[in-house]
Amino acid sequence: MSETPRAKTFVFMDLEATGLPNVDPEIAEISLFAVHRSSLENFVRDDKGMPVLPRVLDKLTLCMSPQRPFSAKASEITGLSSEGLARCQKASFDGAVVRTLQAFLSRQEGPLCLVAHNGFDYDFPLLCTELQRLGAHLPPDTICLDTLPALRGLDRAHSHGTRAQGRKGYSLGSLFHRYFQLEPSAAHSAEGDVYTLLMVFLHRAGELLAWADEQPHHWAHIGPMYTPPEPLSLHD
DNA sequence: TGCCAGGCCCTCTTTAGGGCCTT
Repeated sequence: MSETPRAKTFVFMDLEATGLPNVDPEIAEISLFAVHRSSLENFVRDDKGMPVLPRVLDKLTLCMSPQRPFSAKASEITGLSSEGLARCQKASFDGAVVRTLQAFLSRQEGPLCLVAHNGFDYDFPLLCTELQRLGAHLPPDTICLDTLPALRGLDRAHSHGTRAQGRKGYSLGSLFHRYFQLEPSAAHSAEGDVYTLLMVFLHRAGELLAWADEQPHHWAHIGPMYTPPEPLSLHD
């Protein structure tokens, strides 16, 4: 019997931020789709084979103004900019964001499993950094699933003994195209990418649920991407 | 001037190199 209870709600997430880890990025947009395990176990497909989005789905998407500038590339691909966010009077990733996030998560049956693509190397450490800066925490029994190594691992196990034909792409867009022969819509909006992630997950739902159950990664073991700079002193 | 992620995976590998993946 596993010591870790199976997650009851899967929270699919994506972050848009000011850049890649080499610039110590800050979050500019976060999107979460919370889906109960029962919906993932019992989803249906339409007549074209596309998974039908679960009818019962909680969504949260928030934009916020980072305190440091966007890299040119990040601004280009996300369509977000410091000026645009400031014009809309968006506050930074602050206590209000944390309380909203915690309230959203508290509505879901736990334990929770956060799901992100390349989450171990990007989304989870970056979210951890922002939460740590504010002294905030997620529920202690939260686990997390990174669909990038999970899908690579599943495919490797599937093709064991046979030579895989060529090197497959495992970007979120590549997976969506491979599974559905379609281009993902609204790439690099946080909500668009979470939708793409959820569709990719549903296509392999049985295997990915088993993966999450059999090798849970605890949120408590996620470390920050970097140490945030000290808050500005009142004395300059 | 030079600094400017990092863990994983594949292969023309293992005494290594290079590309992927996230913005």
